[in-house]
Amino acid sequence: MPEGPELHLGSLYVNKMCAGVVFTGPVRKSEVSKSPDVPFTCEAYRITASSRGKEVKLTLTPMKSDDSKQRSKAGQADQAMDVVFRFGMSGYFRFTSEDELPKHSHLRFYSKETTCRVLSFVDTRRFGSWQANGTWQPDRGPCLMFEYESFRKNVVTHLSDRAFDRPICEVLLNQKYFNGIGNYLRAEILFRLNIPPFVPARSVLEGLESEDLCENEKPLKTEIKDEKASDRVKTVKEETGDLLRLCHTVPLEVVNQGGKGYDPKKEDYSEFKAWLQCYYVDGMKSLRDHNGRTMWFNGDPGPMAPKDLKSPKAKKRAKKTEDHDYTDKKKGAKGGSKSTPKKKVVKQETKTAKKEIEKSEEMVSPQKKKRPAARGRKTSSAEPAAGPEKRSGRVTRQSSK
DNA sequence: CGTCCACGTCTAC
DNA sequence: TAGACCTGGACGG
Repeated sequence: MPEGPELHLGSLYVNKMCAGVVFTGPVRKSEVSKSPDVPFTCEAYRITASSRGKEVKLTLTPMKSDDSKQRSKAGQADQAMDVVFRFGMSGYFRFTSEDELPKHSHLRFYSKETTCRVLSFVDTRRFGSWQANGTWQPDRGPCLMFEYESFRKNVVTHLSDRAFDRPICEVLLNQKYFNGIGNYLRAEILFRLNIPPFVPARSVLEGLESEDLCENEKPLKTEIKDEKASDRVKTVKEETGDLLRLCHTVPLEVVNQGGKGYDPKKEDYSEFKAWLQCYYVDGMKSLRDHNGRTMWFNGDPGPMAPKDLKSPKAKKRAKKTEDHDYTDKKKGAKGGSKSTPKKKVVKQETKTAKKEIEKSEEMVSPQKKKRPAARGRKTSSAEPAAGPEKRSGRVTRQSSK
């Protein structure tokens, strides 16, 4: 469940399901979990949740009781405790009866009811984590959904940070500035503005204002106050807004869908799937970025696109063939290394093998096969939410200059 | 059966 | 800039 919208929906879920519910006893952890214990025990407490970017905070609040005088009753909590969660790739909350505990329920809060129910932090892959007496992770920036103004300011005032030397698609995953953006959101956001993913981030962001011009003035035309040359640059997209604004509005679209956002196993995933315009959509292109994450996009990849094709696929293939070298016609054959300036074919054939191939071919959507049930092509949408070709060329958001 | 892929961090060479 | 950390679903043979 894990980008900003899913984390927030998770906090809404907890608040809804646990409203009025009294919890009791210790917080229990699964045997297999390596995350820290949550040393909280209380006769009667409540649970509320809030979210910030890609974190959720649960607040455990002891209830007042008559015998609060004997509060020191053997380690019973009398102070509230915050537990801060990160969801990794597969975390979510579920509130169930005790005998319906989900598989991979790794942290559990038990209700004080005749038929006990349990709030579980479920996390199949266990990449998620929690921290008792936790605080928002200090290195993460403001929430781009619910601290929009400070989010903007944080980006705009730090553009000299070397972090912005990277391609925009990679910077969008930097939680120090984009707390809440994940792999599907970066694809959707860049797609909507037609920004090539591998364009230098600073060139896309410089010139943007700390304040959102879109929000204050609808007419927006009243920006006459400052027409010094850079007119062109600051022409905000009337309809959509600039990149930073979309980092705010696009995640909110997912939140406003209700449901649970990205969760292929759920039935109501179809609505989310239909919402996606780019990520994993048939006909879109994809490339591994410099961190090995798949970037989905349409059109031009941009100047900083990885040249070297060091995909995991290539590695595996290398292993397999590393003994029978001459069988390696593989697929590199087609590319035709026309202008390879360096004939120096390094030993690591895997990495250099196809450094100069035509961009176009290797990056067309990799899997032609059927996709996982949950990810099928856009089903019966009469209007496939703006086809690729439909947009290409238009709205050319000249990134840099 | 095996390989590849997945919504994200982390820390170690 | 690799890997490590994990489980499980979809495919391919």
